[in-house]
Amino acid sequence: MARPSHVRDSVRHVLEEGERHDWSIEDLHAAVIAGGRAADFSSVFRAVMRLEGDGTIRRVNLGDGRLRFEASGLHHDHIRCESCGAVASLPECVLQRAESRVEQGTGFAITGHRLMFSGLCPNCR
Amino acid sequence: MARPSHVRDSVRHVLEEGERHDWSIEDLHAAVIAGGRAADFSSVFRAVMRLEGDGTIRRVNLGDGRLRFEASGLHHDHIRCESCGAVASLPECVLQRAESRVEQGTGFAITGHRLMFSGLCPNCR
DNA sequence: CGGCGTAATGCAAGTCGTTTGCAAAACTGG
DNA sequence: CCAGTTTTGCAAACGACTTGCATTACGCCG
Repeated sequence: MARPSHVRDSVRHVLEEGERHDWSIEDLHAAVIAGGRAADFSSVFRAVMRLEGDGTIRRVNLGDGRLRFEASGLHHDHIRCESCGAVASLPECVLQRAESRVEQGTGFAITGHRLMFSGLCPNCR
Repeated sequence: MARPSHVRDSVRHVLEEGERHDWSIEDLHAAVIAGGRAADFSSVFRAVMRLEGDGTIRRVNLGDGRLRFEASGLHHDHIRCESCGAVASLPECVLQRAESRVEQGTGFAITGHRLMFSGLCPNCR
């Protein structure tokens, strides 16, 4: 019997607003609290785990050893500015072609990928 | 006045042998010890940090939150079997074309990337 | 409306891998 | 052989993530 969970709702809400693709659990926790609702870090953690299980949100790998998430939806990869940390997203198509080539070359059946470019954003370069 | 460092040498040696692309520090520590030489975990840790700074070895992002390394040399990305954990490497060319397209599309100056495919290896599929 | 059973939460403590501080040991060049 | 580094080991600190447990809050059923 699913019961209302304001923590989970808040987290989902935060994730689904805006354009960020690099929410850490701590960020989410802060955002929820900034939104006026009390919540313990562990509750946010559990909410995130659950939403990830649901498929509502997705884990993003920034390569810093830290769990980061974004709302699900269209899949795309990211590029992050080494200087200011800005994260932008890329259209998926970058790897479309590559996957089949990799499958043929390696014999693996590909189920997914994580791609992260690093560079300098227009402002920082 | 660089002085001999058997720990660093052992670590480098382990990394440069064989084909592994996913050495965790713990793995390296174990390998060094298995090779018959005593070494503390922290010494291995420092050796790894230093070799990475040197550019002798490179950090590999497997997406499990864990530091992993491989010997430098030709750059290539990896594909990992979700079932047995086997890691194979890919020829760099997969992204060659993509980078310039991304640069044009985003305005970023690309300096690097981390790409990790996941899938099922020929044995497990 | 008054229990019941289960889900959600907060708090505190635990884990795990990574880092550091510090003093002892090992070299190297002079 | 001495002074001045480097390297090591050991133990403790850390940061981020996880869990255990008791409490609270609902939703449902009678």
